Amino acid sequence: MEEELSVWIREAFSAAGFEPEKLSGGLSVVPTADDRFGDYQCNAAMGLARLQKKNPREVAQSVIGSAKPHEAIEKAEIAGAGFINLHLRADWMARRLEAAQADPRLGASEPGQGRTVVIDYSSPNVAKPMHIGHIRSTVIGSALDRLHRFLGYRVIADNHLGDWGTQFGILVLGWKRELDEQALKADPITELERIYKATHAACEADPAQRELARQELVRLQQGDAENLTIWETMQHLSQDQFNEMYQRLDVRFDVTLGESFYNPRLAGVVESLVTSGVARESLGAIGVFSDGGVADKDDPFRISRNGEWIDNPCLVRKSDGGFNYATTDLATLTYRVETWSPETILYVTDGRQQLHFRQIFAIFRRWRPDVQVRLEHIWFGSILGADGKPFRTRSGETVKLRDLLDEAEERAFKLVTEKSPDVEERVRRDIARAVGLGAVKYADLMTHRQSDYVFNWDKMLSLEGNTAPYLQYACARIASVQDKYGERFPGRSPADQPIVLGDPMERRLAARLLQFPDVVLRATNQYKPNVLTDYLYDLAQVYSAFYQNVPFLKAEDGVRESRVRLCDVTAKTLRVGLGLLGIEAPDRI
RNA sequence: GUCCCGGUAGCUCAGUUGGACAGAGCGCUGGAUUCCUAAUCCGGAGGUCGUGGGUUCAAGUCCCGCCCGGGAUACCA
Repeated sequence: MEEELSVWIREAFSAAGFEPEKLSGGLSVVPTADDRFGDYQCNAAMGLARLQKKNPREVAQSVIGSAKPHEAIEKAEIAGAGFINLHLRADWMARRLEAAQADPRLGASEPGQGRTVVIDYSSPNVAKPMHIGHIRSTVIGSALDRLHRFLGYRVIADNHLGDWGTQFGILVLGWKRELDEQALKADPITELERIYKATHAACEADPAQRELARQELVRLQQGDAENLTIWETMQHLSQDQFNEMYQRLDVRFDVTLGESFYNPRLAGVVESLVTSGVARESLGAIGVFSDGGVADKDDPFRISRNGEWIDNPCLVRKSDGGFNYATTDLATLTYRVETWSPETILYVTDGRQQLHFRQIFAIFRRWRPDVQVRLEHIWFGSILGADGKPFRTRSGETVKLRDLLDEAEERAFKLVTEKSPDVEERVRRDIARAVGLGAVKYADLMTHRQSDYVFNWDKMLSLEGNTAPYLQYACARIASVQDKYGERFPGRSPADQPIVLGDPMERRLAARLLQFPDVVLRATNQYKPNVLTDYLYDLAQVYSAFYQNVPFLKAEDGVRESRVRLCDVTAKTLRVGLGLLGIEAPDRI
């Protein structure tokens, strides 16, 4: 819609003798800030008038005068300092909505066709419980995954597990020494966590213990059969846990290539970096230093200490010969480029890794200048408790993901039971699952990605305000309308009647509905799920006002069908939109 | 010290290439329910957009200084 109108008005500018391409940032049409300004507006006449030293309103006037008629536009008018306001024709909007109703994609195009994007998200650690720290990466990554897929992209969702590294020396040592088979059977991850903590503490206290752990690690890395078997067992036990969490969250990956997968490639990466002159030896380690290409303050390999700019290298091999995460990330990046030839790779991690990824991306550019790939660090803020500090349990522990999801469902179940005590328990459980998990996901997606946000059960589960339950409630009400229509008018189908936008409430709802494809595009291109949540919330509010103030089942023939169709398009839009965020909308709530 | 984020209504937060009197929710306050789920809707009050300059026809948005908070800052990831 926006693009269609933008193309149209660009032609009008050209026809009027202006050069819209001269405008920095291009020329486009955006939805109006206020309904009384029409449906879409173009602000370019003012910018262009300034460039060409002309009167903005006159520019706007001549653009309107030169514009070809457009089937969607009822009128274009000049307002204020030189805004061009576009009013859409109600009957055109109605036809568009009818088409959207019949289209599972609601009129959205597929600009991602033929394009590949790799998305790296979730990435939990083996042998540890998934915790609240994993939720943002998982939920945001999954939403970006769904958005891209919806727009036709070929998506490679890659779960880059933390399945290798020094912690496995400790784990193997602990496994051999104090594994409780019974406990492992009952709750494997808790037992793995226990032996890790106990052994880690022993190593901290005693250098001899530390040496034992180191030896176990070396044996593992050398392919010792026993240690490898233990390691593999831990992988499987962990994967069971991950699968359980992902199933509950309805998250899927195309590949799960953990750090261990890249282990055989690390030495080659370092060697290549050194021979190509990108990396060099320093203090026994090997690292990448600044190439002086940019100013110190913009250089990820430079840092100021006490007023003096010094090197801040990215190490790719430690002085003890071991590799670190930068090495793994470079090997991973290379593998992804070679395997899938993606146009873009997205890394969905927390904001603390910004410097790390700036370095990794800079190294890759220097190392592989021939490779064309867009690299984006999609970082996010922290989840805080009411005290403004990282969210923890009352006893100060990290909140485990399983406990969090359990509590979400339990709280939702209480709410559902309170509101609908007559519904049978099995159904209430199903509703509670959708509402509880939806609330948690939505709370995570609704805030701007990069903001920290305060975790608040009551707020996210509230039926008031910008929450998943509010949107789910709107869907459930529509489902109820549709049921009632079927009961009272058996044998009739609303789709046999045209949509008519007579009432201002109807028109307002229709205008919002038609924005859906543009919103999905914007949310995807900006990697900002909250663009979509804001839209869905606004849509639900507009619908609720419509629902409250306009009768449909009691309306006269024809009008009734048209309104039920509007309800239907709204429900589809909300459901598809929520679906893109990984949130279910039950028929009753 | 330096870099990155943030500072918008009492609280929690949106604010799309700079655009029309700065928006929403909660809270506060006044209304609406013989009717499609009131888990809702309609109205009202409430803001020097941290601060001081600058650029512009137009600045919450761009530039510079300063204040406050969080994060990052070679052998963890």
